[in-house]
This record gives sequence, structure tokens and C-alpha cells, in this order.
Amino acid sequence: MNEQIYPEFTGLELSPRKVDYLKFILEKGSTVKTTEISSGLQVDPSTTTKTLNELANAGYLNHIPYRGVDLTEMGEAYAQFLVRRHRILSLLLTHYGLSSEEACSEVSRFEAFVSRDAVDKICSSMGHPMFGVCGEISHGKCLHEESHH
Amino acid sequence: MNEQIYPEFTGLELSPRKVDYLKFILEKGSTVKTTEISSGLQVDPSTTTKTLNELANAGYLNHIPYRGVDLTEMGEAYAQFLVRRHRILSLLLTHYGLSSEEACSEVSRFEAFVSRDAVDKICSSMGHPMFGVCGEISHGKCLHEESHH
DNA sequence: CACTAAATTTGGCATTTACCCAAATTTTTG
DNA sequence: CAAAAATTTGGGTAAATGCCAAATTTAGTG
Repeated sequence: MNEQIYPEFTGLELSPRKVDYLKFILEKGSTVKTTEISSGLQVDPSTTTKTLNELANAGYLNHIPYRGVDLTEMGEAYAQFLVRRHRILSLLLTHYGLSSEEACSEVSRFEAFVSRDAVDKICSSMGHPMFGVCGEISHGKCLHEESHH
Repeated sequence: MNEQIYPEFTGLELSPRKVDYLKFILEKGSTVKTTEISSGLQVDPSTTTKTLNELANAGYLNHIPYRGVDLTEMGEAYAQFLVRRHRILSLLLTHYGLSSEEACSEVSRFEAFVSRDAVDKICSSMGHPMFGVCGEISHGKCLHEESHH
């Protein structure tokens, strides 16, 4: 019952790279330092700082300068969707002859452009699988939505 | 036996918008005028001219100024891939609870980032379907590739 | 505790994609 | 042929990404 308090989202609000940042931060759990992200995503620290600020201004992160970032409540809910999307789509592609690695890197290229609506439909059509090729799949939101019908 | 004369391509060489241009031009067949494209893609004619020049410089189109464009041999082969990719991916999504329209517009958003490798695998895994939700599917290249194994 | 090294942030720039507007230029047409 | 329609040019803008150099802050160490 956390799902309802955030405004609707389409899943298309973030650019590809910002999606990477949020997923990375969620997967690290807790506070993350600029350097961790820079080396994780292979970009210059100054680039990281700037992107982090944008994500913070948009409400996804709390950024304490020189200290690090962590997800806001909204950022966490959103990042959970991002990870679910990644996993559902990757799993889907493995059903069509792609290896886990291929599926994963393929999906990384386009996932930012797949809507939440589509993901939810795919997810329920697959029977809300619990495991994907890159980890466990959580279904907070998509299950809720269905019961609203 | 036209498929081999072009260099390998990954399917990722064109930006999303350029993909739209090529698909549009292929579907029009024959020579296309700037205005047709502008109104078809809903952009200013000057934008169209510029994009057309870029596609021509990259070898996909012949552009005769003030007259129009048509696909080079290479451009046509490439555009055929683009259309096949669009149709295969759209068809795929309709198997997961999306309507034809949803699938089509969803795919339009991300198709430019799906590799030819992935498309070929999906295509053969689906048994090279002949019809998609937005038209007939041609399999020039993907069938050839398989026999090369 | 001062000082240097490491981490972060700022400011300045560059590139790619995409687009628009206004002003030429070319083609078409009445 | 002259006005209208179509195209192209030239000049700009904005978002997304990312690097470098310089400044700032934090941390580690005698």
C-alpha cells in the first residue's frame, strides 16, 4: 500500500542513462558514493555528479554533496519498476533463443523506451514470473494494478 | 543473392528518427518528395531536407535536390530489415497481451535499439512468421544467415 | 593538528539527435 | 512569365551525454 501514493508514471520519464543510474543505486542498496557510480557506469566523476543532481532535482534521489546519494521513497519505487522492467524483458528475450547475457545487454539498450503499461501486460501474460535471468523479480505494482480492474 | 554484397550491419547504425525516414520511404516505394515525408513524419520540411542529406551521405538514399529521394540498393536492403524488425517485434508483443496498435506504437519507440542478431534469433524462434500485425513479413536476410551455419 | 592525497563538485566545452524559423532558391503553374 | 508552391540554406535551440581542468571538501597520516 505504498504504490498508490505516487503519481501515475508511464515508465518513460527517464533517459536511458538515468535509468542506469537508478538501477545501479537501487542494487547497491544504502548510500552510494560518486566514485562507486563512476566506476560502475564507467563515466567521469564529474558526469556522475551532474546526473545525480538532475535525478535529485527530479525527486528520485537525496544528494548530500561530498557525501553520496540515496533513493527517495519515490525513487525507490521507481527504481523497483526499472529493475522489474529489465528483468521481465530480459526473461522474455531468453524465450526466443537469446542467451541470458545477450538478452540482458540487448534489453539494456532499449528498456528505457518500453512503457510501464507494456511491461505490466507482458508481466501478467507471463504469469508474474518470480525469477528472471538477472535476479529475482518483484511485483509490487503490477499485481496491484490488476486487482484494480 | 543480394544479401551478401553489403557489409555486415548490426541494425544499430541509424538513430530512431532516421529509421522512421527509411521505413517511410520504403513503404512509399519509388521516388518520394520532401513534402510527403514532412507531412508523413510531421516535421518541418527543412528538417526533412537535412535528414535526407545525412541519409544520402551515409549511402542509404539518392537525393536529387528539389526533386526527391529514393533508396539506394543498400538503403533498400537496410530498410527491408527495418520493416522486418518492426513487424517481428510488434508481432511478438501481441503475444503478450498488447493490441496491434499498442504493440506497434510501443515498438516504434524502441526498435532502433534492437540488434539484427536479436531480431534474427527471435524471427527464427518464431518460425519466420509470414504475417505481422502491420503487414507481410519478408525474410530475405535472416533465412540466408541460418543456412550459412 | 596541519598537510597532503583522494574524492567531489564546478565551470567550460564538445558532440549527437532532432527540430524550428526566416530567408533564399528552384520548380510549377495559371 | 510571374506568382505560388516546394525545397533548401543558414542560423538557432534544446536535451542527453560525457570529458577536462580547476576549485573545493573530506580524509588520512605523521
